[in-house]
Amino acid sequence: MQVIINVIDAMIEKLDKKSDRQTEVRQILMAYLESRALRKTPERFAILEEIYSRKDHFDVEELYISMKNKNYRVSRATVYNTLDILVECDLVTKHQFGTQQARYEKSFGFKQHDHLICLECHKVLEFCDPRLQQTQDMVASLLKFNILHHSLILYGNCQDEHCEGKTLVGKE
Amino acid sequence: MQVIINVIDAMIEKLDKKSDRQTEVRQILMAYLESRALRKTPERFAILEEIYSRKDHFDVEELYISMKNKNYRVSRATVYNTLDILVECDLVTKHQFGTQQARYEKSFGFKQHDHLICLECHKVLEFCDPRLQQTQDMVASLLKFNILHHSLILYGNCQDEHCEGKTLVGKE
DNA sequence: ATCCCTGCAAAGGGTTTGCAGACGC
DNA sequence: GCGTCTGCAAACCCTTTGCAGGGAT
Repeated sequence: MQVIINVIDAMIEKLDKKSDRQTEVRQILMAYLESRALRKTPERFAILEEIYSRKDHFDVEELYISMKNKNYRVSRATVYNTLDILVECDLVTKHQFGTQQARYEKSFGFKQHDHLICLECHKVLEFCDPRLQQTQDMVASLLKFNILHHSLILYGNCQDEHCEGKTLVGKE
Repeated sequence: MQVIINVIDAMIEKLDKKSDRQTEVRQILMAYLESRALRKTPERFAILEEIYSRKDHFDVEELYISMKNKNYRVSRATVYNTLDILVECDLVTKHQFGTQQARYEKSFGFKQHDHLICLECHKVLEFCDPRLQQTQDMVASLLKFNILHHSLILYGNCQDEHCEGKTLVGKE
């Protein structure tokens, strides 16, 4: 019986945490919009919420479709517009993984990381390496640059038995 | 007088070296085409030569235009096709510098390096850091990946007095 | 009431594709 | 001569833009 209670407590805590984060990013966006005298439209908050309820990486079309599927009417133009704003206020990160279309990911409250992409199955993994910071610092002072952000992508083949399957396309 | 001769010798050596490299990359392409039973068309060699006579980075349109300007008739389709082949045989490297269009650079006989881009003037600088190799090795063994290549781009602002000038667009 | 933001659809820009003719093999 | 490669232009895909109506302030 105690076990069940513990499980339920854990679930509640998880839900709270999730909703905490949703509240937190909402407030960050709110503050950003105010500071720039931009309007707090429902679309902007709905898109933010959708992004923070998703896992991992997504592209514009995936985000657009998943909102459509929830019967939330947004236009692609608004999705693009809102993503620009979210990238500006650091709530979302934009990536160019070597394909034509940009991919995005939520970035508030997640630790900074880089990406590893399988050229066969297009799976995207993440990793961290503090050495990169040293590289950045060195290059910044050597070449007199003020470095704002970076993109490091490693390309290769994973040793996943389910890989090789080029049937999986554009998934992560 | 001796000075002049020295200068001329140096120029000749330089020319020889340059032509050596042209010959060398030509032979690499030749071998690659043979190995894949692809045809040795004049367009392919002309594009290779143009690339190795250029400095730094370029995009498809720049390459296409510079060949046009030399009265060499090629189509964009052939430029794209040939670039794919040159990337496959490692004579050329393809980059996605965060913009829509791909940029390329010759890669045979040049040491491996990464890039630093000024967000204001779009200048592209290069740097090397052996630490990256360590990162790659670590990630490869940790995540069981066979890493084939990577892309590291640092974005920031240069402290060039000529920067800020957003008049310069897409230049390096 | 203002005028920014949205939705829609058309335009834009880079890349890919289809096809007929050319040419390497 | 066969089959691939080229040149041209149209198609494609993602993204941006223009415009009229709607809603935040």
